[in-house]
Amino acid sequence: MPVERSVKRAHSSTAKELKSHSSDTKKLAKPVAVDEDVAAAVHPYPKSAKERADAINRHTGRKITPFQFQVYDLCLQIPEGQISTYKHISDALKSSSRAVGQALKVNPYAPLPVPCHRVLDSKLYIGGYMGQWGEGEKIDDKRAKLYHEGIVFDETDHVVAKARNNAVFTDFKILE
DNA sequence: GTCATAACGTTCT
DNA sequence: AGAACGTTATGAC
Repeated sequence: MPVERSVKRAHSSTAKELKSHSSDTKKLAKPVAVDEDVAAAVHPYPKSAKERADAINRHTGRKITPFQFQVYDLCLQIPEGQISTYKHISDALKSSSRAVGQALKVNPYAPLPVPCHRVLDSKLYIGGYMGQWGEGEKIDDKRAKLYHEGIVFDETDHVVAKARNNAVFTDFKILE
């Protein structure tokens, strides 16, 4: 279900999609594109220390710090259809929630591969997105993205009570 | 529930 | 050294 939505959004830019169109005119194979495929087509995410050493943030023009990569690495683990919080990430990193927020604010890999729109504040208030906090066009975008992933907000922009139990992702793997 | 405020870690002047 | 930040905990109403 979520997979099909991903495919539709990435329709014009996903290699697998294009290939299946050109080589399979009659019956279309089942779509297989998922987050990672779309992500690779949008913003390549450096994995090795070597690549990261001189990675530049295309928004700020500055070098992406090791801490920022730690935050992005964890954010990367939040599956579609789930959410997490600044606090959960900072706990896993033994850092602070503000530091995490500051790193996410300048996330150059948004919305994919690093889905920072899935990170909310500790009370599951919608929080911020792309430098905005609380409300604005960017927040509307964040809410819409999450809605498409099955996360619904109430009139005060908190995640609806029904979803609170099973949607919060906390099982971060600490790499290093 | 609201509001004020101190404390937090990281990053930039 | 000081300020800014997509935060949080606490305490007072």
